[in-house]
Amino acid sequence: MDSSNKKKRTRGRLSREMIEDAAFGVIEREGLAGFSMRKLAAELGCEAMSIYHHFPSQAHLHEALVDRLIGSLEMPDAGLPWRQRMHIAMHDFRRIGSEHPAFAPFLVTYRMNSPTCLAWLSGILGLFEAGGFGPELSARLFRTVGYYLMGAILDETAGYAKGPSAVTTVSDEQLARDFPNVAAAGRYFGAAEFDRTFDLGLDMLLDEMERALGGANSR
Amino acid sequence: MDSSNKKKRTRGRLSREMIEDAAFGVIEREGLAGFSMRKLAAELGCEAMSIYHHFPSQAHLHEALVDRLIGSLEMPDAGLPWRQRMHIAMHDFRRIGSEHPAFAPFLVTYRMNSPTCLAWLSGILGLFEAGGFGPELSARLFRTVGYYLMGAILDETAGYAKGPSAVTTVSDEQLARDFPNVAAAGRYFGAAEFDRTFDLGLDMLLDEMERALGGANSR
DNA sequence: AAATGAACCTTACAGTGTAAGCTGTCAAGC
DNA sequence: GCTTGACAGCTTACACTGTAAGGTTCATTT
Repeated sequence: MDSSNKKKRTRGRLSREMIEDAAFGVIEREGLAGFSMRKLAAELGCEAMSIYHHFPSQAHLHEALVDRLIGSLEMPDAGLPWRQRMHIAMHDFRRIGSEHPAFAPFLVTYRMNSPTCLAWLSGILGLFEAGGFGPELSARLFRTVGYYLMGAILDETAGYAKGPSAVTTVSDEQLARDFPNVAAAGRYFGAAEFDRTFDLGLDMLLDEMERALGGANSR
Repeated sequence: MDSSNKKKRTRGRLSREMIEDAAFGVIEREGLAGFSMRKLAAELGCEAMSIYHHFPSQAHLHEALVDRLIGSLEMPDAGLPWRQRMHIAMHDFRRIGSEHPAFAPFLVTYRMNSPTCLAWLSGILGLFEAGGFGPELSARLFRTVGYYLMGAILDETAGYAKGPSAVTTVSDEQLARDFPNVAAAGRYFGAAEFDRTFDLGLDMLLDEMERALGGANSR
């Protein structure tokens, strides 16, 4: 009789993990600005308000996504040389950005104050300290590579290569005529060059750091 | 008589410039997310839709703000040495970010395709080329310092020093106990250290660039 | 069997960007 | 001086947002 086939009311269906998974999906499909609790609910086959039983607000959900990504990172093997460990750690972080391009701008704007994020931050500081840098230089150099890393992720996921954003866009002809050096540089701004360009700058910074280290404790 | 003192209907009151000025004010007061066409209209003493006679959409308005800021930049005096010019240009860009901290995250996420922005981009590429770098290296090194610059602006305007963003924030006691190196580094993460830290990283990059230059054309 | 409480849904509200159309005002042409 | 038309700003309306408040259903414990 009552044939309530309208909805399979399987209870306890939702979980934080399921919601997070779906949220990544919606964000990558609709973009960060196009994300909404209602779209997420549609993806999950539930109502928007059901999500609020697992996350008290959209902000909490978004922060949980950051925690999820940062929490998946592991510090590189302590047996490896300092420089290699730093190189790996930077590439690891960059990878979680490139794996979630639409979410990446949120990731780099986020202020890392959760235990998970602080643990990662602490680990990176530890890499510098293990490399021989004192507390002050470790802090400042963390900032330096951090700036570079965040800027790189931002460009690679939301920058020039994603196409024009400006309303008054210049055509290719205009570009070639008015700004020939920009037109020529465009060849090196594409996604195909991301890896090489990133490593170029990262190696420059790490070179300088090793130099500072060599000067400090003479090899 | 007719005492229409309700509203001074001065015609042609609004202008793009006035609207932009007011928009900067609203953004800095309410934050980028708290900005809305209605709040902007309230600031201007008009209705929201009136703004659409001067800017076809909010996106157009925001992009105009970027153009306004970038357009205010001038390339450093061509008589100065290469490195000094680059230093000045980086600090100039950083300054427009720090002068509009709430707007800065939009500035660094923005894809610069307007003539104004391309002119700036072209100028910076020109600085590298004038410094002796070829087209490819100029492009890649522009990216390198650009990554660093954007990341720095992001942190200085919206980062750690602005306080916790995470929902599950750790207390100072927890921080000191569980992540003592982060607690110690906090001393160097505050706004008071921004200038020193920024110059440290920038000088590292410029040192490396000069080194590459010296190797290429032997002094 | 009754009660409890978690999980989920329904409704509602204030706020958003902006499309469509209206109105009052000023400048130019007769 | 009068008309006309364009322009600048206003009004209304719509689809959409996050989420507060409260209702409903069901699994579990007693």
